[in-house]
Amino acid sequence: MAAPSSDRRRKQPGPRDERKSRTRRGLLDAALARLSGEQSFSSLSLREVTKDAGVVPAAFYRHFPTMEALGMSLVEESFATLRGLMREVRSEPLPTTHLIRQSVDTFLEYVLEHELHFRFIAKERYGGSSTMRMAIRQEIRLFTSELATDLARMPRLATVSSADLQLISSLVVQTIIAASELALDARPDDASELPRIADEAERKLQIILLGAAVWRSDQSR
Amino acid sequence: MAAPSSDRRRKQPGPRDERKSRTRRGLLDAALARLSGEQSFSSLSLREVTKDAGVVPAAFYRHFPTMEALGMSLVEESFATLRGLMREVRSEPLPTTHLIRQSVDTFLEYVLEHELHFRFIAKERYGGSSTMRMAIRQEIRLFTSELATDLARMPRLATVSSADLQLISSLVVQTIIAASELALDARPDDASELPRIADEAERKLQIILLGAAVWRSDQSR
DNA sequence: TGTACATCAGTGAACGCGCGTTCACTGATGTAC
DNA sequence: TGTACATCAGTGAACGCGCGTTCACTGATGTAC
Repeated sequence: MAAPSSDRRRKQPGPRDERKSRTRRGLLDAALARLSGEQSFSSLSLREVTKDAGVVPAAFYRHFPTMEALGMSLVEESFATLRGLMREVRSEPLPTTHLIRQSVDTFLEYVLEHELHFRFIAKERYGGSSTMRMAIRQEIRLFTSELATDLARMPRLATVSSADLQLISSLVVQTIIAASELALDARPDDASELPRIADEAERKLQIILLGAAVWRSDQSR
Repeated sequence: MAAPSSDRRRKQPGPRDERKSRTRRGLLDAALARLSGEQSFSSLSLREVTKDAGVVPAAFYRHFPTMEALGMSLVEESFATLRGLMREVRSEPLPTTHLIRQSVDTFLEYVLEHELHFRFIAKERYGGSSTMRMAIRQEIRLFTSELATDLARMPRLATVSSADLQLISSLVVQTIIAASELALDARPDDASELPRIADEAERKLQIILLGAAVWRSDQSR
């Protein structure tokens, strides 16, 4: 007698909802595909998106009130998926050897796997509307804070104050973001480019963590 | 008898050339002003630019073949002015005390002074056409190389290989660029924000240079 | 289960608008003699 | 110096086009009884 047809709470999605969310997905994907080229979000038109998604322009409004709202959805799902990765990585036992190398490789691999989302984020981080920029910055701040928590567990950094851990995390995040952006722009025909980018990022992180280990919070003034 | 009126080489500019370059300047400035808001270059229209510059749309073509060409001129002049600063800074005697603090302050001051140009660069660094992105990246590479040359003169970094100096410069440049971008987005009503940004950048650079001093080229493998 | 009605994702036509580009032009400035 | 011609930055009108948004609609799906 569970869930009769008159139940207020939703049963399975049903064909109508399914079609709706398929169209919604189509709009998001069409936008992502367009943005992987030379276009920026602010020059992307509603009509282009609906055309590529195979619906009439007016249908757009059944899913988003404005293009800006679609953009915010893209920001959201870009980082939702990234937070998923972070959770995954944390659940594994911490391998202390080659930790940096592994982290860099995992991250870059992930970025290339979600290439379209990250191309979008790279463009909109500074190029987007202020709403979008703020949303992206907030997500990166969150990511940085979580990294700081992880760094606090490293024995080498035990004596560093939490304010300075934030600083160090911010340096680390900034470095892997820069590496990601280089990776996305790497020419796909040159197979040596990606390892070189990963290698440089690894060395930069080593320098940062080396400096961080020497750094003492009270020396700042 | 120097420079008769029939001389092939140009004498003074003359009213025609003067007017022309004033209009050209007007077009560039109109574009910069538009781009300091929410718009990105790719969504900026030729008609908006000519309207703000006070000329008819068709007049645009007397100065630039396309909007892309105008964009490239903006990239060029943004960095020409920055190279000027670098040359200036180098001509002064190197003050060893508070060198980092001074460099950060000088740079941020400069960025805020040329706010419109740097807002433009921040947006187009990742958001622009590939031609524009490549041009900007090339300029930053140049800037990084010049910094590496300067760093080589620091006694603390005497034992570091030139490849690693490039790496360290890249970290430093990346850090001040990130700080500049934060500075440009700082809310002008909060006077405490700028010093905080400068302070954080200074500390980050200290960590990097600390790590760099400890770092030995041969330890990488 | 069968029927009558409600919902609502997607349609198709229409609107007024700003767009980039073209063209023949105007009239001030520059040049040749 | 004065005159006749050339140059060319900027004009103004016109073009066809894609834009965002509105609207009444259709017809498949969902719900009540």
